[in-house]
Amino acid sequence: MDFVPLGLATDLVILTVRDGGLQVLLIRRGIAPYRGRWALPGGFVRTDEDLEATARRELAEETGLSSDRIHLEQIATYGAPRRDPRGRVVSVAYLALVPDLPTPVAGTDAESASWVAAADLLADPARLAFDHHQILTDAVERARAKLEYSPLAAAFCPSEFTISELRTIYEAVWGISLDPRNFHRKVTKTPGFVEPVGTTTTRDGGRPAQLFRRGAATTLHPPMTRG
Amino acid sequence: MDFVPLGLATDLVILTVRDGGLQVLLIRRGIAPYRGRWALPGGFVRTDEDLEATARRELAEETGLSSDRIHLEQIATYGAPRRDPRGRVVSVAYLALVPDLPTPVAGTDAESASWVAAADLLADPARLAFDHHQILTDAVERARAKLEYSPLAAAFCPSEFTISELRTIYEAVWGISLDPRNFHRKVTKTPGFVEPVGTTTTRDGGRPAQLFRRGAATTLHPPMTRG
DNA sequence: TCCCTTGTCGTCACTTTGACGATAAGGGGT
DNA sequence: ACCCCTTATCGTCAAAGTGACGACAAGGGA
Repeated sequence: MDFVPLGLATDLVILTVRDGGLQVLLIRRGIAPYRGRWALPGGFVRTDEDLEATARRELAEETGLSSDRIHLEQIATYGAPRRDPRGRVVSVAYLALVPDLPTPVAGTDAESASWVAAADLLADPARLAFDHHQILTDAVERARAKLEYSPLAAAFCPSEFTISELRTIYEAVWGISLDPRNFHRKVTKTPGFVEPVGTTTTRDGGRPAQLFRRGAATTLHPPMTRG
Repeated sequence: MDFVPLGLATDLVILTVRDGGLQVLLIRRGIAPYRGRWALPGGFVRTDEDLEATARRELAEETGLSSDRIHLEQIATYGAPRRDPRGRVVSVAYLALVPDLPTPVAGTDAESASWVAAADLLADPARLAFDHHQILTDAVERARAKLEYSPLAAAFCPSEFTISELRTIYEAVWGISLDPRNFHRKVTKTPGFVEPVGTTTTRDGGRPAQLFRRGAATTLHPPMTRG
């Protein structure tokens, strides 16, 4: 068995929508290389630990979110020989979508963690350490694509949400604005996308809005349209 | 740096369409574990070798196809602690789409390689070694999905092809039959999908058909519909 | 109470799809 | 040469879905 010496890690792209924009959880690196730069949270895979288990462990460490109901999916694996100046490190990137919790980021690490607007990061390829700009780009593109044909936008919302709140997610992730009336029609008429809870809320102001819960569908037919 | 001892490999799902069906290139294992069973071709990543380079090297070794015009994309990484009985081996799976070349599989290895119908393999989770059934399932699902919103079907065709030949690809990969007239309309009216070469062929019998080449589009708007 | 804000329902023109008729243009057999 | 079989390609039509936008509903605050 050829055991080329290398490190295996997972990196996490934790996305949320707050203040009308898509934001990413980043760590400010306390040690070299890239000391002082922003980077995606991540860490090495332990012996006998599954890849997704590593990712969930990191997620819990960084956000305090340990629920297995958090959406977590593998994005891709990055293994260019010199992507880490310390040696060969291959990293499996995961995408996590979390609701905008009032939870302050529970950074038990000394390193400071914070939410950063995705748009700013995407615009500047040099802001992130390692090849994390590429990873972020791929992750955001995946998230954007999945909103089209899956009911995944609900993963950014609390368990009960209004149609407007859901629309806000689409607008933030896609960076465009959508017609509220057409969006409402589309969402409520796509079977299995959302199901009404029966109660209403006025938390968004204006006329009381119905609350919905995520439906049973896993795919949207026909898909949402972006642009 | 925690260098947990593990092996890093790539496995390849090489797909083609022949005899009207989707087929996968498999290797019959000559050594334990799973001796005598079918498995996906694959091998270990070498020192200083990029992941995709490993995949292309394997592809060339197994099929003789070394062109960088062959479509190759990463599917996912599989790293369950006991997926390989010999020890911890993490595998990055790649999907390759190749045209139905008259090339006999150039198996320079002693192991015998051959094309096997994907449908049969998918139907029986125990036919393949390791977790290769899962990898194949994910790869085929990816291929099916990509035909919807990308012009990737052309990757299965020679550089010049007729609309019927392209339709045959869709029918084989999706396992359904499509209306030739509607398919023709859709393909020729989607901007950038295919572009006419100007010549015709009668190799499919019947009235001469125009030859097309793959167009410049990378995404199909709106997508092809699968049933 | 009036007004402002957001929610929800409707209408209408336009595009796309799915089903399918009809015609075009080779090749092979007689 | 002619008929027939095969596949290619164009056209038609109704149904479904989309984008734009008017209209009314129903709270909260000044």
